Amino acid sequence: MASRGVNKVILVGNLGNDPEIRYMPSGGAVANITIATSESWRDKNTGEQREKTEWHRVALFGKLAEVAGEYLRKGSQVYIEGQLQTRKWQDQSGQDRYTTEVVVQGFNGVMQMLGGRQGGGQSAPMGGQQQQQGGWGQPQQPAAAPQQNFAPQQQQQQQAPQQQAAPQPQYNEPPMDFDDDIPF
Amino acid sequence: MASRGVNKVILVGNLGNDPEIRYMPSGGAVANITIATSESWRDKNTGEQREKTEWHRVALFGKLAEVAGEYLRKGSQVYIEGQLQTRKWQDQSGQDRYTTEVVVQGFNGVMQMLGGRQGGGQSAPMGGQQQQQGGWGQPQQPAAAPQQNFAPQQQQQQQAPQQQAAPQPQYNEPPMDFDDDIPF
Amino acid sequence: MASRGVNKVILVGNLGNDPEIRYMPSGGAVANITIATSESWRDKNTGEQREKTEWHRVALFGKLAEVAGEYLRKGSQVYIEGQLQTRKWQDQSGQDRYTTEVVVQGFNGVMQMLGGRQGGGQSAPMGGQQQQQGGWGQPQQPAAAPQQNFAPQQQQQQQAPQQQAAPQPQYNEPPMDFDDDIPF
Amino acid sequence: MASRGVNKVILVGNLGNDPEIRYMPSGGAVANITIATSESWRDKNTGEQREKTEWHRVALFGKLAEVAGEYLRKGSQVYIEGQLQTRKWQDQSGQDRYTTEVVVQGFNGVMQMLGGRQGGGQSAPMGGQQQQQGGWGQPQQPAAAPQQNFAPQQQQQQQAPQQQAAPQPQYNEPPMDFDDDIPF
DNA sequence: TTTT
DNA sequence: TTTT
Repeated sequence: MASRGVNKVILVGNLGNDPEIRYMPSGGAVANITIATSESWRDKNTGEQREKTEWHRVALFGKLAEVAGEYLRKGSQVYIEGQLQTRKWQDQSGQDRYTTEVVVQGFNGVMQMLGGRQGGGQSAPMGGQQQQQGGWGQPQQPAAAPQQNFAPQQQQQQQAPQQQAAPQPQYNEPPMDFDDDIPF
Repeated sequence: MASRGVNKVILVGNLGNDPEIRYMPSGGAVANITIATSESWRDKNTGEQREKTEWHRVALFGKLAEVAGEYLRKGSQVYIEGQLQTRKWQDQSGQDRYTTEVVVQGFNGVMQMLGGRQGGGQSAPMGGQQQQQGGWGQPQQPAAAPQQNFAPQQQQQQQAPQQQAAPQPQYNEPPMDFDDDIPF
Repeated sequence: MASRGVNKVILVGNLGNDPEIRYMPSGGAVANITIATSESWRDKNTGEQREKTEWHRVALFGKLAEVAGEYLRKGSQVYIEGQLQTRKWQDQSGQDRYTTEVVVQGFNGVMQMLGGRQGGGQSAPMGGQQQQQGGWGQPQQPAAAPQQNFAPQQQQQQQAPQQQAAPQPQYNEPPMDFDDDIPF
Repeated sequence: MASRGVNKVILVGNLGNDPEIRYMPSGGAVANITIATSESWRDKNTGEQREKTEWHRVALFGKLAEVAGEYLRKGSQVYIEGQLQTRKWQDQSGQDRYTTEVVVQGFNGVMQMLGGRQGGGQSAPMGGQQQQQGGWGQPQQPAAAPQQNFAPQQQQQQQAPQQQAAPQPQYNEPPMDFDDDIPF
């Protein structure tokens, strides 16, 4: 696998939701997460404090996807290193549409959980306990059932007509153009 | 301007076309370029060599936009450091659509021309001369007229109905959500 | 300030000690920290788990130095973006020696505290309280007196003859070759 | 191979000399190169243009070392992605000394030749031909004989007493602490 | 000297 | 939708 050029994305931010884990027909895991990064500044005109949050769609593959599914939760802080990838697909009216994601895969991909030791990060209801978010601790029960097959979820989503579904791509190496069927 | 999180993109690749330069009402320059990065690998099944090219939409602002307009041409090799930004807009049918770009702006943005000394990079017809691409040399006549006002080009594009036009955003700091009206 | 080439270091790790803060004659703050990054792997021969820690010497300048002095403590986790810089100096026997540091300065420098919300990070004794490390919280009393002048500390260190002292460099822009007199 | 933390260096610059290639007892190749990055700015006081060049010591291993030996020459422009590593060694008087290098190795290491298509990059005398530098083209005769064994060169360097020689380290995984015996 |  |  050679490459001409450099295509690298580095993100440090917090998850907006629990990871969504799926499994490809090959058995390989895929985790989709959204990461927020934000900037704040003082508006020159009004003088008031302003903030802008950028949301990034990130897809992790293989072992990193499994780790993400086990340890990351809504609010978790992560370091991500991946590459930009734009998928083209057609919506219901046949128009070309594009979705850009940060793909974290193979030897070039990095996912590091940050802010350890502060526990928690459980997103499922924790009766009676104070809910903690934003960190990571011991391995937990995955938020999504790990044995869940990929195809059924596919069908399930296609039954939701209000959501535009992109067709399922084929997977040749590099299988980075994996598709999760929900336009960002 | 503080920030919570890290949002960084690093690209090394070649321009797919001459830069498109525009000027905002404030007079600030904006350059839109597309950069190709590619990976090649041997297909496990067929055994044949395969290659995949990824195209990145990049928007440069201010001084870097001016430099890009002067020195970069189709085929030029560049190093880019910027941040990911996704703009939301509505197409003609009112549907939400998203465009993700690499924004190169301010103190965090970097644009470095690579492969100097080999001259050329002119994309306009060069009668009698051997056309060279991929490098940069002495300052040249901009490919796009630099004094061209922003608003007219805006109108011009809206007259091309086959191209979906996103509405013009307002510019408060950080004005990174500049829009070039051509969905990627 | 133009640049030919790219010189960038990105670190995520934990501080080995509290930051050391000093002030230049101009009044600008300088913070020296050491950051650990580590890798672990299974030894092919012995089959046992091994780990290697790399220590990085980091120098922050200006506002980021002040923030580091206020909020960072031994064990704190940080994201650092800076540039490599090697200083040459002569030891007591007149031999050339070199010290390489990651300089975090100006608009290209980034320092982000990670792992918020878990409190603490105080390194001074905390009688009766459970000591917390590795995070950051409310502004605290600086570990080092901020008004402490630079020159005296300079003298103080020169009185410690077992430590090789590099001579004080002059500061022209870019003043990145600041020297903290203790060979790493 | 897991890692706690991030340790990443990105360089774009030009080689100060031809690569020095050596071979470890295991047969693996090691290439040592020095890369220059420079910054220029206008001095506030004198108003004159100033420039500062930073030299980086880079060690490439394995396949990338072989590619470097074949294609890179003095003046070649490269993109480098590696990690910081500081080696400790004792000089002749028994004093601890440290050398920091950018190690490019394994799956995390990247070396991309830049500015292609402009040919040349040969540093050896080229009778009658116009010498070109800074690029890369077809495979060339290595500047250093590739079959040259590691140990002899070792001895040769130790015969140069004005150069401090660090002792040869042992190689367990990760063998990144390879040593080239010439303090930077 | 950190951290897990 | 996160975080401070």
